[in-house]
Amino acid sequence: MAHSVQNVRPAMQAATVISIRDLQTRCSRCGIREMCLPVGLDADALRKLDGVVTARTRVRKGQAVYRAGDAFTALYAIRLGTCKTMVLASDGREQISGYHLVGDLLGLDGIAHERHECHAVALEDTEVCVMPFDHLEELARAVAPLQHNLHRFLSREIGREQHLMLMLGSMRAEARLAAFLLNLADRYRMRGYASTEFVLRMTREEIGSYLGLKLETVSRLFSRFHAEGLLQVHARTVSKLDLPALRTLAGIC
Amino acid sequence: MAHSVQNVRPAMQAATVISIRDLQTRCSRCGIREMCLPVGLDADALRKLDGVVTARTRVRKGQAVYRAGDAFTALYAIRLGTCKTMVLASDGREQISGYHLVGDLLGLDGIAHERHECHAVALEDTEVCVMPFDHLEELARAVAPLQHNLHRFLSREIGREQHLMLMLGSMRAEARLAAFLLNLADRYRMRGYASTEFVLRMTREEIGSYLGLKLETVSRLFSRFHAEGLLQVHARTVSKLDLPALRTLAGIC
DNA sequence: CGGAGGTTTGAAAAGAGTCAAAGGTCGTGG
DNA sequence: CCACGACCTTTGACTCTTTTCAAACCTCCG
Repeated sequence: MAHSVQNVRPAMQAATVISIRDLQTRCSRCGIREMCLPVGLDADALRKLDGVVTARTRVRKGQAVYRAGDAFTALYAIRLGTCKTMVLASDGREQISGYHLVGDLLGLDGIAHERHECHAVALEDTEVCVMPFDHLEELARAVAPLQHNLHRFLSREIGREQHLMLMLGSMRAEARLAAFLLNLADRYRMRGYASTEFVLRMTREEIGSYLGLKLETVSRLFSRFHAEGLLQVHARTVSKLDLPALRTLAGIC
Repeated sequence: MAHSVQNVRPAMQAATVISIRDLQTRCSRCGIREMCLPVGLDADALRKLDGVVTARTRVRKGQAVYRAGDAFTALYAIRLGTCKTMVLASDGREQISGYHLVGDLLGLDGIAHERHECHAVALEDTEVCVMPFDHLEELARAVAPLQHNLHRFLSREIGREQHLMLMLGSMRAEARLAAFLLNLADRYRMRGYASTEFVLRMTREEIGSYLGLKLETVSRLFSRFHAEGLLQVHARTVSKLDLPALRTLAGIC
C-alpha cells in the first residue's frame, strides 16, 4: 500500500529568507481560501495562519494522505483534487464515508484519540496543505474567528454525516443515488463548476460502498436513470442531469 | 409539541451572593465531570468553567431540549437521563441519529449554521447543563485543556457517526441489532452500570429508526435472539446478554 | 494492441418490508 | 385498587427490493 504523506518541515531554513516553499504554503495568497478554513479571516489572521501551514504536499492518485492507525498530528486541507475517506470495521470490511473536494478538511475524526480512524486516499492527483494540529489550536486560542471557523468545520462534518446516515437508514437505492448526484452537483456548483455535467472520480464499487449498495445495483440504477432520461452516462462521465427530476426521486420537496 | 428549554440567565443576580442556582450548576462539584466536558481539567480551569454553565435544566420525558431550526446558542451536557436526537429529511421522514447517555454533549451539529439541525428529546426525565457557546469559545481560548476537550468531543461525535454509517451501510439486520446492544452494554459499563442487563429507553420503532430497520424487523430479531439464548427480553428490559456471542454476530473479531 | 480492471446485464435467491390482526403493558382516572 | 384505553409489541403471510452468482463486454493505460 502507498505510504502516508509526511508532514516534515525542511530541517534548516533561514528565518529571513522567503523560500519557494513559504510562498507555496500561504493561505493569504491561496485562490481557494474562501472555501477553506481561512474563510472570512482578515489580513492579519491570514498572515498568522500562513505560519501554521507547514507544507503543501502532492498526493498521487491512489496514494494515502494518511491511513487508519497513523498518529494524528495534523489536519489536511484539499487545495486541488479529490479524496475519499474509508472507515474500517474490525472484521476487515471497509466503507467509503466521504468524498471530499477542494477546500474540504481531512483528519477531523483523528483528534479524539490522537490517531486517524480512517484512510484518506487521493482519487486523482491531489494537493493538500498540512496544518499541524497543536499549532492550529494555539493559533485558534489567539484568533477567535479562526477558532470559530474550526468549530464550524467540525460541526459541518457532523451535519454531513448525519445527512449521510439519513440516506443510508431510510432511503431506497434509487433515492440514494439521486441524492448522491444532487449533492455532487451542488458542491461542484458552489465551487464554480458545471452542476449538470461532471466526471465521477469513483468506481461503481466505490459509489456503492458510499451508498451502502452493491456495485451491480449502482450500475443498474445508472442504466435505468439513463433510460428514463434523467441523465446521460458514459463510463464515469455523467451529463445532462435533470436536477428537478432527481430531486423528486430523492424525496427532496 | 413540547417547547424547547430556554437558557436564560435570571435577569439580576448580586455578584457576591452564591445563589442556589450557582451551587447547582458547578462542574467543580459535579459527580460526573470525569465523563463530561470538564474531564481532566484542573481546579482552576474547573472554577472558570463553573461560570459558563448558566443553568441546569430539568427536561421531562418526551420534552425537547431543542428542536431542529431553533437558533443555536448553547451546548447541553446530559447530567442525568437519556436523550435521543432525530434528524429530519425535507420530506418529513425522520430518523434517530443518536442515543445519548449521561455525560454526552448535545447540540454539536448546530455550530456550523447557528441553527440546530436535529431535535433532541428526553427519553426519560433528564437534567441538562446549559453552556452558552460564545462564552464557552471565549473560555476555550483562555484554557487550552478545555479547548482540547471541546475538540475531542466534536471529533468523537464524528467518529461515532462514522461507526454508525458503517453499520447502516454494510451490516445485516441481525448484526446491526447485535452491535447496537454491544454499544449500549459498553457505554453502560463505562458509566459503572451492569453491561449485561439494562432497560431500553426506546420503543422498537425508535430502535428500528436508529438502525435503519422497521419495527417489526427489530421485534422479530429480539424474539430470535431470545430463542437462540443470546439474551432474555421482556418488554424493554433486556438481560443475560451473551456478549461474546453478540460480538460474533456483529462481526467484531 | 493486450490485458487488467471496471461495467453491464440476466436469472435466481435472500433479506427486509408491508399489511394485518391479536395480545401486552402501563399510566390515568374513576 | 381496578378498569379502561392508548400505545407498544409480537407474529404470520405475502411482496418487493436488493443481493448474489455468473458471464460477457468495455475502456483505458502502459
